[in-house]
Amino acid sequence: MGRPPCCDKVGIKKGPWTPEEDIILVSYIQEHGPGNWRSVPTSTGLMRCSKSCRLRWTNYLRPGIKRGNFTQHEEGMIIHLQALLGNRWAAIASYLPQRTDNDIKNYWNTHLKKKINKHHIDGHMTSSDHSATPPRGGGDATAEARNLETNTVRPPALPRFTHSTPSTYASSTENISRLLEGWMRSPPKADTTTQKLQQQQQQSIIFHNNSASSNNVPIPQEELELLLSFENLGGIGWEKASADTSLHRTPSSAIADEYETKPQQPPLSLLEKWLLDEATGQAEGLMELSDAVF
DNA sequence: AATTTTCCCAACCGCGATTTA
DNA sequence: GTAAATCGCGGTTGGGAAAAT
Repeated sequence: MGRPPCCDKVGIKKGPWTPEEDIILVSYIQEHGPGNWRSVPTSTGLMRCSKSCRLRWTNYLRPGIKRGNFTQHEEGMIIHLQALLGNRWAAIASYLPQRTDNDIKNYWNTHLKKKINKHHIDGHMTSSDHSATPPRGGGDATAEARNLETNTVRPPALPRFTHSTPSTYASSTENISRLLEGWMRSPPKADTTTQKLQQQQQQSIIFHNNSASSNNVPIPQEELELLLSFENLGGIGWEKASADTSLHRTPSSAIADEYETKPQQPPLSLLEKWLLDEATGQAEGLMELSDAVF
């Protein structure tokens, strides 16, 4: 026989999470670590399915998540990774450990897609050289660009481009940080392996930023500080990022193969090198043009 | 000031991959 | 090997907030 069911379908609560539920979930994860989601509802008494618990944690409660405005560097990364990988948000998110795949997906759908469309349309109207240098990595990127062009009708220029802070609980970063504050002070013990991995990852990210700075991309200091501020969490915040490296599978892509064959290396694959060394310049070009929209 | 429209994002849904008995 | 369940991902939607009328 198969595995036992994770939770009853009857009596499952849906909709926005309450502060109480968040506390219960964070408390449980603080004690047991993320994972084994099927046992979360039964162990905690939460009337949520395991799936909902996992989603709430990974998309909102997980430490190290940065919310609010995306930096130009982040935008550039997203634009190019999307062109390269398509809508593989989890893979894209693994390059932006502070952002969730859901956040990136939302940001792409609500902002970047429009920007790129605008860029393409303007490009057609003014000149035809916007296709100058196709991204490395094959035809997927151009195909993706074509899809973008044909799929969407550009909406009117957006009058507001502000990341407002909704008053609802679920959107209150302040509430969450307060909620988590207590847990930060008594982190679970991390074994030495985890710590080593953590150090590698942090170094990799610092290197990441330094590389970016060499391309005249400003290092977002707050990002660095945020990263370091969660160093005592036993790597919880990094699990997704490190685990997701296994998702960088594009069987037809030599770049992805290169990445896949070195899962334990500090994550600086050909793809990353490309992104850091060259793509930022292209991204800036894209954004400079599209910034006019806003 | 009241109503309507537009936009954003947290959460849900469905599906394929993976795991487990 | 197979069936049944979980896990993780991408697509979609509903409710609330902001902007427009």
